[in-house]
Amino acid sequence: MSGDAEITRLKPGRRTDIRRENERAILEAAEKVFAEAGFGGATMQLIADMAGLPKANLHYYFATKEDLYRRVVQQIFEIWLDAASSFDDAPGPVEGIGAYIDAKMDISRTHPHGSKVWASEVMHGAPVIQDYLETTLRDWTEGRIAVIRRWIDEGKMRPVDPRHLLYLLWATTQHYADFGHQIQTLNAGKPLSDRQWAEAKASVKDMVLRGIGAI
Amino acid sequence: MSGDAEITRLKPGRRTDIRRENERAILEAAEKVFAEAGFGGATMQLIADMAGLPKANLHYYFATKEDLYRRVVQQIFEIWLDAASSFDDAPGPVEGIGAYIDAKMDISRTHPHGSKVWASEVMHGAPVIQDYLETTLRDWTEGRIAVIRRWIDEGKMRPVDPRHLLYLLWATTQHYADFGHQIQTLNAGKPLSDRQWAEAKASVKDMVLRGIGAI
DNA sequence: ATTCTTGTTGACCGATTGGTCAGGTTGTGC
DNA sequence: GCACAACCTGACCAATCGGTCAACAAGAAT
Repeated sequence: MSGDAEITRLKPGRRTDIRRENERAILEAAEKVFAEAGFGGATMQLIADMAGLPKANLHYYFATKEDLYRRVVQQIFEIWLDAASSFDDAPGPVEGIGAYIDAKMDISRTHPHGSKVWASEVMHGAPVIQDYLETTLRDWTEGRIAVIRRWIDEGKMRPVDPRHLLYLLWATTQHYADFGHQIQTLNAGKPLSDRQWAEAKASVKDMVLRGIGAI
Repeated sequence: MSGDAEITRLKPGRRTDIRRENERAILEAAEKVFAEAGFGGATMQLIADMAGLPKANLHYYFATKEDLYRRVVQQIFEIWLDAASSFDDAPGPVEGIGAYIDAKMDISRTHPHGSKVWASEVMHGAPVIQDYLETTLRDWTEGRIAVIRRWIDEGKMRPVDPRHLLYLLWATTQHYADFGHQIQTLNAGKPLSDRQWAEAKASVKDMVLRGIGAI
C-alpha cells in the first residue's frame, strides 16, 4: 500500500535494551500499518518488514495480532489522557479549553497514525477496548463535564451542553489527523506547513471559544 | 462481528427489476459490512449472507470486491453533495450553514454506515477515490469558500478562515456517525433519542453560528 | 568455562480468502 | 413453443493469512 522504508531501529545494546528496543520498533511499525490498512488489512508480515524483523520474531514479543493491536490502541489513548491535564488546572475556559485544543492539535500532528487506529477501532464498534470506553473514558468525561459546568456557573462561558462541546472538541481536533489526507489534497496536495498548522490551531480556538461565549 | 439478520430483500418482480433489486440489496449489505469490518476485514461471503444471495451471485453483479466497495463510497459522497444545496440558495450563514448542519446531522443519523466507509477510505489514503477528492470535492470546496467569503464581505459573519470552518463542520457533523458507538457508550449505552438528536443539532448550530459571529 | 535464560529464525500448516467456471434455470421476444 | 439472453449457483482453486515449532545463537550468572 506504500513503499515506505522500514522503521528506524536503534542499536541493540544490552540484554534489557533488546526487548525494549524491539518492542518499540514493532509498535511503531504496527501503528503505521494498522492506521494505513486497518486491522483486517494489516498483515503481520508487513509489520515485520517495516520493523526490520522476521515475522516469527513478532510472535515472540506479541503472542497474537490482536495483542499487538491492543497495545497500539492503548498507547494513543494514554497520550490523549495526558493531554487532558491542561483542562483541570486552568482558571477558566479560555486557558483550559484553549490549552486542550492546542495539545490535541499537536497530537494530531505528531501522532496521526495512533489517532486513525483509535478512530477505526471505535468505528468498528470498539471490539477490543469497549471496557476502556465504559470505565476510563466515561469517568474522564464526567470529570470534564463537571469542570465545564463550574465555569458556566461562574459566568465564565455561556450555558452550552458540556457533552456536545466535548464531542465538538474531539471531532474537530482529531479531524486534522484522521482526515489529514483529505486536508492535504485540498491544500494543493502538500502537507500543512508550520504556519498553516498555527493558523489551524488559531482558527479552531477562535471559533470554539467564541462559540461558547468565553471571549 | 454481529449476528444481525439479513438485509430485507424485496420481491423479484420483472426481469428489469431483478437486477435493480439485487444490486440494491447487495449495496445495502456491503455498506454495512464494510463499515463494521473495514475493507480488509469485510468478506464477500459475509456480504452475500447478509444480502441473502450465494457468493457467486455477487460476482455476477460486481466483478470484484473493489468494484463493490467503490460503489458504496460513491453513494455516500453523492448524498453529501446533495445536502450541500442548502448552502447555496441561502441569504446568509444563519440559514445556509444552519441548514447544512441540519442536513449533515440528519445524514449522520440515517446513513451512519456510509459515513464510516468514507472515513475509513480517507484514513487509508483514499486509494480508490483520490480522483474524486482532486476534482469534485476540490471544486465543491472552492465554491463554498466563495460563498462564505461573500457573507464575510457583506458583514453577515466574522472574518473566519472559510477552510477551517468547513473542516469544523465536516468533523463535527460526521463525528455523530463515525463515533456513534462512543457517543452511545457515553450515553448510558443507549442510542440517542429523538429529543437528544434534536438537542445535538441545536447545540452544534448554536456553538458554530455563534463561533463565526452569525448570531 | 559451563550452564541457563533469553532472543532468533526458516520452514511449515490449517484455515480462509477473492475469484472462477461449467452447467443449470428462468424470463422474454418472436 | 422455440431460441436467445439474462440470471443463478455449487464446487472448486491458487494465494495468502495468522500462528507454530524445532533448532540454533547469544548474553548473563556462577
